[in-house]
Amino acid sequence: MSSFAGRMKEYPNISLDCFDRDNLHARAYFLSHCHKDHMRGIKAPKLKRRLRSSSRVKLYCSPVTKELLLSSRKHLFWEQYIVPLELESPTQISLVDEASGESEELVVTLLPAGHCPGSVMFLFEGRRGNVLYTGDFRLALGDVARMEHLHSGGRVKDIRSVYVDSTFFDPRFYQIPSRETCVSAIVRLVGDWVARSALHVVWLNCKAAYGYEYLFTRLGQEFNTRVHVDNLLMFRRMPEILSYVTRERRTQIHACRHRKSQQYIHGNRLPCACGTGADLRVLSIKPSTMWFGERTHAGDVVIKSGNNAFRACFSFHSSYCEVKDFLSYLQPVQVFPNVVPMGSTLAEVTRMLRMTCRKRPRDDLAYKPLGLLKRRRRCHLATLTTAPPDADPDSDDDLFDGLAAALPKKLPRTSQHHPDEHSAPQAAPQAAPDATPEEDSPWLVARDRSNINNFMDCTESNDDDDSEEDDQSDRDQTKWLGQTGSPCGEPPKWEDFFTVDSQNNLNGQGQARRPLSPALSGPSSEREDDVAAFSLSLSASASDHSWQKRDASEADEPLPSSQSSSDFDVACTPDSKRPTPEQLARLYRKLADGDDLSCPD
DNA sequence: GCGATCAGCT
DNA sequence: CACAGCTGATCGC
Repeated sequence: MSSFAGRMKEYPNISLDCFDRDNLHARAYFLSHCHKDHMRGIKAPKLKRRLRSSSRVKLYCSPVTKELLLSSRKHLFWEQYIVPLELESPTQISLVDEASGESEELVVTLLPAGHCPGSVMFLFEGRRGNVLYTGDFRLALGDVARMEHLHSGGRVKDIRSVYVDSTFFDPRFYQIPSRETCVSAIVRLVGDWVARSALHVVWLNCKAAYGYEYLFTRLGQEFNTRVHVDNLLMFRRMPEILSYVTRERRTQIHACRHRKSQQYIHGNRLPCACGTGADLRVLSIKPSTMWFGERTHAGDVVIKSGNNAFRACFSFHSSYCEVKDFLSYLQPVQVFPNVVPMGSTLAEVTRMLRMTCRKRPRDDLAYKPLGLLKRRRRCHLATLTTAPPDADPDSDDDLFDGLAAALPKKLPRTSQHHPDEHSAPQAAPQAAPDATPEEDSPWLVARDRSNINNFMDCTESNDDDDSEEDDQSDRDQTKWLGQTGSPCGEPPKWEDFFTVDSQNNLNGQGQARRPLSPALSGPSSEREDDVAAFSLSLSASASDHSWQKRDASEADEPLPSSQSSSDFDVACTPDSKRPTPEQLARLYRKLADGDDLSCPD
């Protein structure tokens, strides 16, 4: 259950997945998906009053989430305030303070989250850096490397903060079988049962939430039937789902519910009571999350829990390993948990997450000091004109996106750091000084050795390696070598397909993109199916709001700094030059000494 | 009467 | 066991 309070420290003028208290004053709202724990306060009278008194505040979400939200009459008042955004289509929005007229520009991109229909992650790019809010997500290993909008100029974007779904970020949930593995097992179980006779029916004991539709559609396809559910209204604009569910009770597969479902099943009756003749044979399947700390159990995706009753593994959230993969790939400067896993504490999960963070300044951002030259030039101009309204003279965050956050403000002169080569940035002091060595983690104490081995497999990347690693490729190689033999799968090299990908035009219509590398898609194209199921296109597209999208006519407007490439290929200040290794070494020496960097040599 | 919150349950 | 959410009790406004 999400405990995210709604606001990110980088962009406090917007609120996500939370609509009460301080969030009432947000300049814009974002809803990642339609689960109740992400909709706190969304129909409160206070919020309604706030919306009525505003002419500008909007709610941004995916088209599917819009449909699901408006399928409830209680939420119909939102209709005039919702702006559906297509997936993978960067959109510039203005956050206007209606009292002062002050405005802040932000580019938001929706990325598929694989959690439930319509679920997305939000990537924000603005003056305060690139920030990713994941909402809830289930992404498989390697999925993050396929997300084009998390890359720029052939590299991962410089991500300042990730607000991450940490529901299962706990070594107890080290690995959860893939969605395809779980669904295939359920399909086999159902198939064996319904083939026995027409009176053999299956009851899927699903909780009341969106997220099982993927299972329903798959079963419908496999057995050429429809699944009996309680309500079709929410899917009325989603033919991809609607064609596999029904209100007709005469089907062999049911996902209907009743307050006394359990008693019904024991009496061989279905919750919809169509089996009152007691001649039905009901097989109960309860989707639930299981965990597999030991690989020898990894095949157990279905377990018998009683007479004609099974539990089947089914998770809406990424496993520990998948979250670790996700964060290790992005290497954010900071990461914050949206959820405190059961039995853990905020401090513990935060410390665990920090181990995945960037441990040193990114090499490809090493030339960022040139940003200083640009800034300095602007400051000179400012003495002649006026300072830009958004300039924050006290903040040097945007001078050294990665560095400033990673380094103490003033380093002691006793620093051991004496860079003398081009490799200087790599020797810069380590970030996250309070990150505890993993051996100290309380998680490890209570685990048996086999779990610890798995755990260490997945956490040792990027540590204890001071060798030259000049590019992204090397970084990834290191990470995956650390996972050799782990159930995390084979190491993908995202460059292999990203170059291909960069030649594909993004259609911007929220369609699932095909996997770009056969090596990554897996034998069953799991990813493709998942994304197709979760990013359903709707007839009501965002075309009504196409005015929001950047187009060619805007191309000559300056992009926020975070929108430009993370590479050094950003447009340079006129007359500026790439620094020589010697100049760079001097710069870093001054940085390490805590000297004023605003005076170029 | 309504909303917020919590315990209990599935 | 663990995913989300319903129901009912209680309290405050």
